[in-house]
Amino acid sequence: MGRPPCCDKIGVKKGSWTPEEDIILVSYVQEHGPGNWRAVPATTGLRRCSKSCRLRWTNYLRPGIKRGSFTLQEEKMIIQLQALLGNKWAAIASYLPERTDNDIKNYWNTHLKKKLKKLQNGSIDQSKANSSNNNNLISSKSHSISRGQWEKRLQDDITTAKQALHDALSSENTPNGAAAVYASSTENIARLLKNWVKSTPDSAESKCSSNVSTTVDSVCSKEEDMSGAFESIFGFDNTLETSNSDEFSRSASPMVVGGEIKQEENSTSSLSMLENWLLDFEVKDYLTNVSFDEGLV
DNA sequence: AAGTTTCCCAACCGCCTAGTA
DNA sequence: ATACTAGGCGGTTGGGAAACT
Repeated sequence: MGRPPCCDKIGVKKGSWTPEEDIILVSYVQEHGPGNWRAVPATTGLRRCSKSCRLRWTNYLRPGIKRGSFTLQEEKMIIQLQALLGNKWAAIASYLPERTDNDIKNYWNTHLKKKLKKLQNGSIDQSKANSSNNNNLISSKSHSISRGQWEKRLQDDITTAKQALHDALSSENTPNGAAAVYASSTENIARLLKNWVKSTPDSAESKCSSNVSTTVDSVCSKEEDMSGAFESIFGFDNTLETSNSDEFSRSASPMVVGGEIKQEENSTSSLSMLENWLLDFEVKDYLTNVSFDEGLV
């Protein structure tokens, strides 16, 4: 006999999450901590598959998630990490703790792929033009080194990165030391609720279901200062440097690589090394040389 | 203004691995 | 050892928003 089934397929709701479902999920996690997703639908009455709950939490509601456009630095890191690791979005995301693997994957598929292709085509065109104009004069920086030299350099870079990764992941900092910041997810909910309220003039109050706790009901009735309300209700605090909840501390943007979970804070120095390597690396230089067969269509 | 196309991203699907009974 | 599920991951898709004609 194995484990009991995760959830009934019958009656499971699909599609977009409503703000009230989000509130239920957040309040559950606040109380029980993330994990044991199987218990979420049963405990909360949410008509969602446990998998869906986990996904909603990790990709949207989890504290510390940064939304909005990616910075140039983030772009560079993604490009380099993708070149190094391939489409290992979870691994890549572990180096951008404020971004989810889903976000990175989406950004790669919708922006970076095209961008890189353009860059690559641009450099090919450029080098074609240059070679035709200047005979054998090699004007492109990437062509100033021979293929052998480039391969050597790439190998060195990979070795450097592997070392940095190893250093980062084998950091001996105390596993139970300073807890990672458990930033607030209230701003996510608040933002969501604001939009929700905007789009539904017939008051958010009416949408608050009865299976949400009374504290949540009170939130629903107050449109102003949602963020503050959530903070006070759920006890999240952006400025928290430590957390009393071990569950929460453990779940706060963990570095998950190869099945191991490391606190990001513990790896700061080593990560900086990797980041520096990633950011110092000339993206264009790399792109003009690297094969796009892998990871790019 | 209306219709069509393209873009974007949240969520789902299916596979794999680890864990449990 | 076996059967089975939860959790995790990467690929894909549906639908709303934005841009274009």
